[in-house]
Amino acid sequence: MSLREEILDVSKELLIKNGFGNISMRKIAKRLDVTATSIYLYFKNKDELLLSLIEESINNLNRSLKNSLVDGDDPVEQFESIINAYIGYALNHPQEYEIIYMVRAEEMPKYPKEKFEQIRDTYEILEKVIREGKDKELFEVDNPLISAYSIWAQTHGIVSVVLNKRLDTRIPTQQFINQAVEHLVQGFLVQKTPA
Amino acid sequence: MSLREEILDVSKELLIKNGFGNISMRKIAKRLDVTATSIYLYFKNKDELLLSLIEESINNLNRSLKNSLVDGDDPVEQFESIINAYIGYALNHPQEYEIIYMVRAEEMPKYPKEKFEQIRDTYEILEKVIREGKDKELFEVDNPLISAYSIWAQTHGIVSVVLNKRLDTRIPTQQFINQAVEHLVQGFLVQKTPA
Amino acid sequence: MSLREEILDVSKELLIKNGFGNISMRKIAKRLDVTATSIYLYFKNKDELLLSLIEESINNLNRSLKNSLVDGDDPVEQFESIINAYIGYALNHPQEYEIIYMVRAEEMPKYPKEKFEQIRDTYEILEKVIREGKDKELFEVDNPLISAYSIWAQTHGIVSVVLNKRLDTRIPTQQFINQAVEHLVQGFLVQKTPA
Amino acid sequence: MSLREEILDVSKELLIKNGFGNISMRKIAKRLDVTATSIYLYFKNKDELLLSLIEESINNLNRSLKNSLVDGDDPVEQFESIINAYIGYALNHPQEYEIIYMVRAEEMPKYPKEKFEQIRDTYEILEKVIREGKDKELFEVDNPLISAYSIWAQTHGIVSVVLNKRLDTRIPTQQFINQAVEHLVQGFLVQKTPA
DNA sequence: CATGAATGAGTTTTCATTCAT
DNA sequence: CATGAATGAAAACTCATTCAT
Repeated sequence: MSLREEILDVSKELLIKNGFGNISMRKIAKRLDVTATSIYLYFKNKDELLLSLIEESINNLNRSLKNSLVDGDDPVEQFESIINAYIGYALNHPQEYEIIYMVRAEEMPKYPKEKFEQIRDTYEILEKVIREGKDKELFEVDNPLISAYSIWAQTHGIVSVVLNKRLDTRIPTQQFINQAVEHLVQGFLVQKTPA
Repeated sequence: MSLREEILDVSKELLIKNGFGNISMRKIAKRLDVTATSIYLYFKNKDELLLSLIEESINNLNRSLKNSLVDGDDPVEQFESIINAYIGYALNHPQEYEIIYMVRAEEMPKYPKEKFEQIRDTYEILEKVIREGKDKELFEVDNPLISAYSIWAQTHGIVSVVLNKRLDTRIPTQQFINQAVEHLVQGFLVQKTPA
Repeated sequence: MSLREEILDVSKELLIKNGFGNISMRKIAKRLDVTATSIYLYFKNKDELLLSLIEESINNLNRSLKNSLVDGDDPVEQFESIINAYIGYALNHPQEYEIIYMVRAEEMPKYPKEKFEQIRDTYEILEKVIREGKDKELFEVDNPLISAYSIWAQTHGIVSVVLNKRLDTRIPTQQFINQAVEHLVQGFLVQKTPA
Repeated sequence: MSLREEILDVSKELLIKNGFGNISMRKIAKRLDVTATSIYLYFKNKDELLLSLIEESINNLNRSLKNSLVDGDDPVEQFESIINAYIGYALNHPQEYEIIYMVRAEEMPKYPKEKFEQIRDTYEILEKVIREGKDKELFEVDNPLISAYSIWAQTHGIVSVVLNKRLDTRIPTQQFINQAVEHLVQGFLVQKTPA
């Protein structure tokens, strides 16, 4: 692994462990047993380093979601599959997920808007699935784009609660996720009238 | 307004604008045209200041939610009312709302657990409503406690997206909220079988 | 007890516990549950407070030594008695003793020389006893004044070691003192030639 | 001279001049015309700097005493030689000597015990000499270890008085030292019975 | 007699960054 | 490709002291 990659890795780790405010070039350097100066060989400054971090994380998430798309023509299945993939990614790569969503625009003022727009890829995937489901009268949605955002928002909420450990200790995580996803999906389905 | 209150106010503002890592006693002081030392007359140290901030915010949210509870015996109405109150509070007091959820365990290690537990009041209100709805066979829920958390999580997700301005610029905020809440509520209702 | 006395008392305590560098008006005030400002009602400033402290301590030591002087005409007895009184005072009032001797001129630049001269009273007492012993050919000393200082210096050394806890843990304090004093006294006596 | 050494030197100077409480990283830096930050390149923090100072001083004293040991088999001569070496070192290196004994447990709580134990080397040298003298019936001592400590204590007292300038101005320093040492030694010798 | 509010200078320490090598 | 030495700005916090009340 190149030093550049090592720097990104350690940064990721420190960022999550200590938060945005407590990451420092020196700490990164010390962890890698190099001088802080060396970091500047690979990144122009701290902002650029953090930027690379976010960019990389977003790309990983997008790639992961695209790969998760099951073949097949059942939009409901695809719907559930994509939500689970999203949650799965977030829980399996909490660091990267947090980097993407914990970044507050104000804390990273130099972060160019275009980068964030990359995340939109995800909604488009979602939107397509919803549109298909709507056409087949499986989903009861008004506006697929808004719905895509709604789904994403609700899913993000579920993930946040888990990642931030705000869950009541009496509740098993997995059970919470299952139920929450069930409710979430239910909210978009056409009410099946019993025979 | 007393200096103590002014300090809390400015802190709130700076906290939101700059994030947890970039708030500093000096900046707070400079904004108020007092010396940093003066802050220590009202707060033992930075942690205590932030603590007061969070505590105050949580109390305000709780109070606001309790006040929102409509009288009446329709659990569905109460359900919607509470969600809307929550969202309303968050959007009307974005600073305080963010303060409550910005706190990451790692960044505020000295934050006493009991304070966080205060937020649980909210779930209990929610849980009670759900339990009633379940008894009246209006809500299709398995476990009211988990459902309460699920609702809260999803609502938080909706709010987050709006507050963090991650919404597609093509989507009007209010419309997004309406639709999202509709889906959210729908996900918990018993499917009404047509006559 | 008046507040002035209470201030002196607490100062004494803090001075010993924390050393000269770590004593502060605020700490004194907090300990007494008064505002720091109140101290200024009794002492012009910090230096004057410390000054009063030293002055008081020196007076106490002098008074104590004078009281210890046994009546009688045996200079050797008086010699031993005065040394023991000195050590006794130091060990029983370690705070005051340390204040007197741990004060380094440099740390208390505003301390007027005259105050320190007050300690000379002690030597004069000692000198008188030695002179008497010399006249009776009991003490083998050259210059009573120098000898007085020598005795005082050596006694101070003994006390220092004990107070600063630099004694080997295997050595019982009392036994150390007894032996040291014995050697000390022995060094000044005329060698008795056996019959 | 390296900056590290320069820092130690200036620190020594300031420590003596201003005492433990009034030494500051900034003052050290200013004296050397470097920024305070630079000190941290050589010492982890203030405590480590002071520690290095003490350690270095103790080592120097020990080395100096060991070198002073005259060859030969006369314990009395060796006894006097070691005391004079001790006093000589203290008067020639007053800064370092004071540093060693200035340290009060309370002011340097982080000071590792092992460092202090290094001073014990000195006593052991002394103890050995005394034991030999006792065997040859030259010294009238009960317990060589206690006697070693007693000698050291008394010598320290003599040195203290001189270094702290507490000597009566009428007394010439050298004469005081000579007489005091004479008395000190006398106190440990077997009383020679005339033929 | 005592306080409460405030200050300005001081403290140690950490940070991102630069520059010569 | 990497370092070692250094800096200037900023951080949190403490201190002695003043002043109006």
